[in-house]
Amino acid sequence: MEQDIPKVYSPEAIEPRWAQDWVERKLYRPSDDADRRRFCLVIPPPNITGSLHMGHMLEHTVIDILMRWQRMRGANVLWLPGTDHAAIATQMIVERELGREALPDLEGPQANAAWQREGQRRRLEMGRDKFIERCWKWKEENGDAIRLQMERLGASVDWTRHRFTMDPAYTRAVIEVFVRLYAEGLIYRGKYIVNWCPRCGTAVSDLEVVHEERQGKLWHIRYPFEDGSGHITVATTRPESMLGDTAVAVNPQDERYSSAVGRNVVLPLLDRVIPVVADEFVDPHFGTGAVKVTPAHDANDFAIAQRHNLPRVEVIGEDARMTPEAGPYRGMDRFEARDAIVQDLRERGLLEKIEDYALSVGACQRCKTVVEPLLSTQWFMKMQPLVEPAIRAVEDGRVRIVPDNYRKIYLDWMYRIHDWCISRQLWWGHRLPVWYCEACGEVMVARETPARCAQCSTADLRPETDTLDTWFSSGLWPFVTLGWPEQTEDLRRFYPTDLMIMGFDILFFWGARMIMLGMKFMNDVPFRELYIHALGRDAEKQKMSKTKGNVIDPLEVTDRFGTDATRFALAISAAPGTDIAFSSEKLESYRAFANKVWNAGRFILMNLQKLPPSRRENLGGLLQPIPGVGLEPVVSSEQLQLADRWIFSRLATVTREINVALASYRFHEAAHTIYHFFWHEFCDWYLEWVKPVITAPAAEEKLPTAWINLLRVFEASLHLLHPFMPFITEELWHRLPRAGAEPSISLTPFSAAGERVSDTVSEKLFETIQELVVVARNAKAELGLQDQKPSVQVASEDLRLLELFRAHQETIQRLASLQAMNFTRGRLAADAGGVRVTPSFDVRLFTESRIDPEAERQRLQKEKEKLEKALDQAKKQLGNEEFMARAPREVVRGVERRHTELRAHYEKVLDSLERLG
RNA sequence: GGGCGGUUAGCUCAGUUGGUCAGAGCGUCUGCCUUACAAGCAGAAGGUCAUCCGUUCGAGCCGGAUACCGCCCA
Repeated sequence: MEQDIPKVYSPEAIEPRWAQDWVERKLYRPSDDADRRRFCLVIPPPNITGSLHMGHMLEHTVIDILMRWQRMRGANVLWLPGTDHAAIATQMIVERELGREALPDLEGPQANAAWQREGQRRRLEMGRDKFIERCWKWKEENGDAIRLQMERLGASVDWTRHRFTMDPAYTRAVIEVFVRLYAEGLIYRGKYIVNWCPRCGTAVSDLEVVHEERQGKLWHIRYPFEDGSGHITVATTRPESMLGDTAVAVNPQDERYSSAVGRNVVLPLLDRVIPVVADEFVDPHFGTGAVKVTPAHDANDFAIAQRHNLPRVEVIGEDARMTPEAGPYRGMDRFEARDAIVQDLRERGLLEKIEDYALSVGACQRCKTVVEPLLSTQWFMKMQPLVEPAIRAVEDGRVRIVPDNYRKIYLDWMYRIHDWCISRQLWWGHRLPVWYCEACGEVMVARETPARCAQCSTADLRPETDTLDTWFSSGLWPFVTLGWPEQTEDLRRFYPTDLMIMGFDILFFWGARMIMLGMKFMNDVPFRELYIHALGRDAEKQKMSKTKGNVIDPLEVTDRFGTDATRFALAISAAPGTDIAFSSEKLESYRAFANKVWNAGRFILMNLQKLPPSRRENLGGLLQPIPGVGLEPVVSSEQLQLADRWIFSRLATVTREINVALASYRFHEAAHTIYHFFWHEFCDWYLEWVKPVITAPAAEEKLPTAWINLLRVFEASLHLLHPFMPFITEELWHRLPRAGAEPSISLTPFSAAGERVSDTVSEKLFETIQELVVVARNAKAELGLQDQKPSVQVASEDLRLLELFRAHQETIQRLASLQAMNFTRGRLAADAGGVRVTPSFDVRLFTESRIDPEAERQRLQKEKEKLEKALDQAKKQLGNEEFMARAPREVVRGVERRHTELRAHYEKVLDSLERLG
């Protein structure tokens, strides 16, 4: 035995080497060949703040499978990588780092919050330029983490085209887009209610607010009428905001309050006189049916105020503390103010009651602070004109969303879209290309810094300090990464891209916006298909989160089980629309599969080494598929012929199935197909079948055919497996004799077994032999003869069948571990055990040892019951006139055949039972 | 409140147009260190396809209702 192929597969010895090799040789740059079908996908750019988590691993696995598959099927593939500057996340991290430098001794759970606060303070102290410098430094030092991890995991991206959303060219494109949209009136500035995160100190968009059901209270507060004639009771979940009330509203249909409309009430605590108005928006069933109207702190109230011309009083500031407008409560935190106000109301007898109430609270997606709806001057993108082409593109299928139910979710969101708040009060990011004239107040939007005011010509200009929402820039990703606004060769060749793959969580954030902006600036869809992949869960199907501590680190998993096994576990679990539960059991079983592949290769290679060198040398040339025809078996000895035909036929089927599955993102199906083929057909049957020939001492003349067929099938299997398990297949492929001079299996054609090798006759014959072997093994096990080699008698009425068995007698005996076989025409009489029955043949085991009659009886009894049930069903169907008349002929014939077989089998079982006594 | 989805073996899930679809992997049980692989080999057990009603000659599959579970949006 050769010593240089270890018995147990060690991915760690192999994967890093190939990963490095692929990057160094720049294997995955598309060629300039314009004639080849192209396939392009731009990566969902990971954050520079991130490190690779299971979500990335899953996403990249799924993408890489498709990219490798496309490449091997002849496409000129571009998978374009890159990273996103992640404004809020980066700024938070750098601030925290500043805080930690200032307060190095802090520890414990409170430390982060303290660092964050201190860091924010220091940021303001050091100023914008210095802070941004720090961010860049941080990015240079840490921003490549994911890139390195991706390299290690073998993602077949073109690193030479790597992009970052704050590259100078990218920034120019962002400015270009802003300028054009502003010129068209699609970007505007205004004072509206926005979601304000007091911790981050910035506005955020609707999508960045996560709503959470929380147990709160509903406070019922009495607002006395100005004229002293009683009061109206309003119900609110936010009593602290009452200081900003400028009206009380009721539904115009609500008869309880019809007399109150038009009268004034006195706002408690501040004694402001405010009107009672009628507005359709008010839900008469909520609380008392009367609500307070706080235009500066509630989006709905803002709308009511507009309809009724109500003033807006801002009582909560950007720091979430009460403003001077809040009178005695000024300076208090919003939640302290709530307690104080409730206390004061109670003392004045104005608090009618407090109910428990479940309400939805909005929190900042990034830092979980409760967001404050604030009146604020921000920049917005008008959505209506942009959304229409993006809806049409999906409705008419120019962008196909898979799975289909996400199409509905996308459309539902698009139909109800609101304008997008795009400005952020952050420093790290793309600054808005806006200048204000200090003299005349003119607002200027320009590509270059203007020297003087376009209106009054003074030079006293103040640049906008806001930056753009990160999603503004990433929304441009599919065309800006390809060179837009320049009309580059890449842009011409690769836009629209062919596919986009993302998780559902960013369908609106990113997917929808890419479609809108792609339609707007390229006048075409950004991608033809959008596949939404599943999300990874832990073994208990819980969402992974740091707070729960159930995060599975893909690198740790990869170290333990190997990249290939991890990828395979992901792929075989990745049914469209189903979340993926991870478990080490699952990973273990696919590590076992990798080991199986390794050992199959090891077996082949070890025996190959035993061949005379002269034989080995010209083997490679014989493996080349015939151009235009594909892979075929060469004719070999009769014993092998059947197995060869069978495995090639199966190979053709499996290849087709994998192609179909991958074309429709059915990764689980494709993975399962190759798994089953490789292990339970190629290894369990084909390798076992040819084993004697392969291991026999080299007999010169019969070597080539057996070996050629084996090597052809094995290489084809590696091809099929390669997209799922790139490393182990690369390694084995390099050790095999092979035809071409390609530097990597990933650049060779996918399995080329064509329909020509489909051979249902051989498949059927082979299956019959398999059945005989299985029946014999089965009987042996049931009779407790597993460690013996009994002889068997095989009987059939079909002479051709007996002939088939006789021709493969040696192989059958070896596979079923039998001493000898004899063949009888006819059927076998049942006896006291040892006879097994199939529709086409019977088998009798000869044994010296006594058969346990009780066990045998039990087995037969069970079989009898099963058969009775099946027989009943068949009989019922055949007795049903309507079925006979209406069901298709093949179905009826199938049931009839089944009935006949069951009948015969059943009688044999009855017979055996009788003989047992 | 609006929208989308799920319920199939002990566990995790497949099951594409209704008729050999009742399946896989893991786990369990039995027997094997058979010279590629014990991360292996050979066998076995295990399910009223959530419930009810309907359509149909025929229903995990189509329609309706109910129960429970999940996700997204407001």
